[in-house]
Amino acid sequence: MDNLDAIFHYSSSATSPTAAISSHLSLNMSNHYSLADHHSNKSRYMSSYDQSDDDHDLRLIGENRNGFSDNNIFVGDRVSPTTNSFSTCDGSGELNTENKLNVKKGEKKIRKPKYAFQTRSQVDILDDGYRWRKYGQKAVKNNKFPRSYYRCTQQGCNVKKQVQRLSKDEGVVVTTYEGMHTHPIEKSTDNFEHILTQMQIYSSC
DNA sequence: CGGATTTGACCAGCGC
DNA sequence: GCGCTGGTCAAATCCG
Repeated sequence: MDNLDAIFHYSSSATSPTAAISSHLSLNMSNHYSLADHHSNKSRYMSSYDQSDDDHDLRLIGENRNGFSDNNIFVGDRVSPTTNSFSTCDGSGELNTENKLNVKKGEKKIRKPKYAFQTRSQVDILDDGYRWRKYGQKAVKNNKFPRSYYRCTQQGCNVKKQVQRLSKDEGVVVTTYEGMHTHPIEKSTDNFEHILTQMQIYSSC
């Protein structure tokens, strides 16, 4: 687990888990970029988010301590090369103009870490305080639910996230963040209390 | 009318 | 080399 340098624990006193995650990720992701070359280029993590299996590419790095155990945070860096359409490895968030893959010929591909957390929720989109624009949706193998692709709408900020509901457990939503926000959170985090309340209601069903 | 979403096409990587 | 899959693009469409 040499790719882990952040473990998230947050208690019920935290203003919001998603805000805490977003904040932590924004602050810490740059630390992971240098680790990106440690791993192979596969993207098979898409097939499973099972935290019990060390072989999977998204690894459990923390879990919610606020009473509903289904909210887990994962970290991984198996980013498909095709996702390297932007480069914020220097923290600038500026688009690399090389090409779609953001890789010069002959250069080693730059992979970005991904951070995912799964939440038991009836709603797919959890408000994390940032504004997102959907740019794609794909059917996923072995999953009856599609995966949605979102980009941060803030100009110059190229953070992406993927949202997918688990086929084997329809109540679980996996949100995967990729990149580092180059701007402060846009919305009040008061909203998260509402989301939390919602999640607690649903999780008790 | 402008911004957001949908959706089919396209491309690259990987495994066989 | 080819097929499969994931990820992105962009035109069309939707919606406030």
